[in-house]
Amino acid sequence: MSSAPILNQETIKTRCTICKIRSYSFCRCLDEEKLEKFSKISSEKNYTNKENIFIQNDPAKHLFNITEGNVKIYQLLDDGRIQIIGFLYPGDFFGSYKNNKYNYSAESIGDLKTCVFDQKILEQYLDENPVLAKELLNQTSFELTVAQDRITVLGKLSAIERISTFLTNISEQRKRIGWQNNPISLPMTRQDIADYLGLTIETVSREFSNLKSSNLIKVISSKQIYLPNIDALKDQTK
Amino acid sequence: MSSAPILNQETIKTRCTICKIRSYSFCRCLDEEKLEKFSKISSEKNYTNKENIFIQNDPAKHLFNITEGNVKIYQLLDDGRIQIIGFLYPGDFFGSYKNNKYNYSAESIGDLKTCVFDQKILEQYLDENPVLAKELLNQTSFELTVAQDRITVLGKLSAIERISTFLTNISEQRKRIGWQNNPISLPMTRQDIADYLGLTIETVSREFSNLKSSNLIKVISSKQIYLPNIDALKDQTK
DNA sequence: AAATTAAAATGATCTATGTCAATTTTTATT
DNA sequence: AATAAAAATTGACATAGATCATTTTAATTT
Repeated sequence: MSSAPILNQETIKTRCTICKIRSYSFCRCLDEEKLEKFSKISSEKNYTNKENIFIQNDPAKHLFNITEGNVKIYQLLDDGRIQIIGFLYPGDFFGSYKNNKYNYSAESIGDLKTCVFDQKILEQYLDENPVLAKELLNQTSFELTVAQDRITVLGKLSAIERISTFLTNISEQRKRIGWQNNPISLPMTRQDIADYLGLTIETVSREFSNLKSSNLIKVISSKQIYLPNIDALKDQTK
Repeated sequence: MSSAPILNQETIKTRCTICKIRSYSFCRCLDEEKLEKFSKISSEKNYTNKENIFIQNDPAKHLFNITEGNVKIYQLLDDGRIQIIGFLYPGDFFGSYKNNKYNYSAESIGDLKTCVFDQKILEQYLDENPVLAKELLNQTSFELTVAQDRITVLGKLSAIERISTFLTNISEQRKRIGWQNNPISLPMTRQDIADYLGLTIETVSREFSNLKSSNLIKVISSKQIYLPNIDALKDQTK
């Protein structure tokens, strides 16, 4: 992570070949040769904090891939209630590669760099490169299992269980992509966590305090949480 | 629906060519020729009421496609709490085409007929028939949007809103596949509905009674519900 | 069709989490 | 560094929906 990647002078230095998150993104299935064309069907688009990337029910024209930063995707009800569907990290994709309209709204959390694909052009590319279609299928299947797990969290778990699950999940996800997983950093606000877990900000705050009293978390700063005993925290998860 | 399909005598009468639900199943993307081989990589498997089809965390060896009847897929917590992820209908697929273990358990509701695919063989077939991979990707993407919508239902809606959403969704889904959509039949029990909506059976029962008093539903029998005013019911949905 | 069993509905109470209000802490701005 | 603004925490109280108990209705079995 600290040293710049050594590039073979003969390889074409496209955005894709030097992309840091390619190894855990759907484009990892493409070889150097294919990557050259692939880099031409996408472009870079960056955002600052709290920018709308798109709104639910907008005509779905693009698929996005995060290369740096975080995104929250959410659904808004008529009366202003909000449900955050997910927090997304580098390597995650969002938007739509096929449907006619977006199923959620998307907003940047902090500075964000994305790779943007035009839906129609990407679909054409999929026809010519079935290996990418299969990889997208794999990733989408995985996303589906994540969403199904969240259905159980929201349908059956208590407040303390939801929060413990949230914290341990983040820790494990960081570990999986080789990032520091303890302490974990929470880029989102407490309100966002509440809207993600189907709770109120007050309940989230209270349960954080409870976990603090029972020494299951240590709040370094409100966005930096140390987990002194992950196994014990997992037990709270049920 | 009432008359049997007229078959060209020259076409090969495989299970697939005479399959009634093909037009709204992922195999609809295959032509007659491809269908011949495709029918050979699957087999028929039938179940009676309340049979386990597989259990969560079992090694995932198969993908199933419903040709007749209903399935419930669910997650079970250590302490016996259950969350029903979905009720599945003819044309829906479930199981796993790729992951190493099933993400949920599956059980038949009433008599059930399925089409079973071996995961490895299906994957090979996908490599040779990218059109099927794309179709599976489309369907999986759609499943993902359904799961995301359910996250919002469970995270943000009140009991009455959840039940109204449940009823109108069923009505709309039936309409989409050309079935009678009013009255709707509910193949599952009230307990199943509760476990699906993250509620208790008592709350479901009470809210059914409330909807009955306000003339938004008419309970013909406990499993046959007439919706006299679907628009007004949708208003309950928020 | 009686008897048995299972499913659904209803009533009385309890509780986890929401709501409203005030305070404290953190972050941003002048 | 002082001030303002935003985020997070804590307290007091309210309530939607859970829990426990009972009754009613429907579905099976004899």
